[in-house]
Amino acid sequence: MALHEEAKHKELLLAHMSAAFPLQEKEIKELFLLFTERKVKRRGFILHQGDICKHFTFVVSGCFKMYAIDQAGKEHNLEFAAENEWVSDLSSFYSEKPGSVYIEAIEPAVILQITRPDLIYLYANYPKFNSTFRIIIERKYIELQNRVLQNISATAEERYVNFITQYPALASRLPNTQIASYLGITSEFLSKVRKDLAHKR
Amino acid sequence: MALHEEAKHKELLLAHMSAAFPLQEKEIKELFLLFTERKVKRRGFILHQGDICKHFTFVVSGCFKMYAIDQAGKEHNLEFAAENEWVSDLSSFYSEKPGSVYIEAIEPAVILQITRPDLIYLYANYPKFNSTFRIIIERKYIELQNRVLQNISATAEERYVNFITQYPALASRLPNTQIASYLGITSEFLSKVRKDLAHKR
DNA sequence: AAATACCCTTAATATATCTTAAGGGTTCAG
DNA sequence: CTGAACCCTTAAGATATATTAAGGGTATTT
Repeated sequence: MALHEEAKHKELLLAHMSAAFPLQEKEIKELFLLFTERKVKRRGFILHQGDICKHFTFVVSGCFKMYAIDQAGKEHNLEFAAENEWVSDLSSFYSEKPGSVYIEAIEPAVILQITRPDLIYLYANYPKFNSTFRIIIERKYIELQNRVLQNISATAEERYVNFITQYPALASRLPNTQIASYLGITSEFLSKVRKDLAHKR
Repeated sequence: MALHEEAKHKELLLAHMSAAFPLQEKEIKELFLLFTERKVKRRGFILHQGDICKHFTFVVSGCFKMYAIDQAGKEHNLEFAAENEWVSDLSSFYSEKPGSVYIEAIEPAVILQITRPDLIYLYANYPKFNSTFRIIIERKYIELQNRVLQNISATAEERYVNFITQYPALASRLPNTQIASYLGITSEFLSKVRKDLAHKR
């Protein structure tokens, strides 16, 4: 039964990865072989500040936050990752040096992970995976660039409205404290923003 | 002579592209064939809002800014690109839909460009280019992520100090108005930040 | 089921940043 | 070479956002 579940999870990964460039049987076999399933409890960490990020992680279910902690001890959310999304500290993963971020489960989660050597093996032996992961990163890059534009040009209220519009599923399952940390404002101020928005309607 | 110059420029591109994955002769030949040189005057545009971004651009010399204009008519700098850097509206380039940004030369520039069909041809026929461009995007992604972290966690002063530390060459050749737009503050406030910093020393 | 930790809100006060206006310096285009 | 456009700075007043403190609600853990 556990094995059956795991097979279903890998089908999800496969569907996600074949969307842009369909995979051949041999590629699928390797994919299933090299990705390892792991369950993570709520508040469980898959990466600590100072660790070298050794895995590229696909989220099957549940939700993670990736964040940094500043000198004052405050958390700043860089990214959320829920079902069908990837999460990893790319900077540490590619440099193989200790990173500066945490990746923590906000909800109980199931993930599929591949190690750096195995990913490099895939890149080297099945060129298609280069394209596949290039596109994954490109999409994440475009998302990040939109976020930077918001950060430098929009008010907190605009950013909040944009967030709940762009990620309604996330917005409804995350506590506002976490959203505030992602938007770069305090949760008290987000409270005020929400009140003002409610009065506008 | 113009041809000799152009050959030198393509050598620069080659050096840049072979750094991570050295290229074979055939790959180099294709590279030189598919990249086209272009000169751009100061204030010349290589992309307008509403255009479909048809090229991936490598900057040989000079400097560009990529920016969006908001409803109030204000420019917001998403990115600078000087020698040895890439610039393109990835979102429009990959979706083949009209984009929302401008790319404009801040200084007279020389660039090398490849079109989307030619890049796809390279990807398909020389798998190594997938890796090369994957790494280019990964680096840009990591840079952007650091910028997002700054935006959501640091004061304007901290962001400014970080900018001139991280990009000293850019900082010294850009007007402060452009830097302010990149940092997401007004140029008047940047002026105050600089005065405060000067007094601290 | 109690205890604890977390979450959301409100409000008063403080700080960061913007807006507007103005003047002088520099660079650029005609 | 000269006017126009751009750039930098200053400062006063306005607005956006942070901080602190407090109370009540909800979920998690024991």
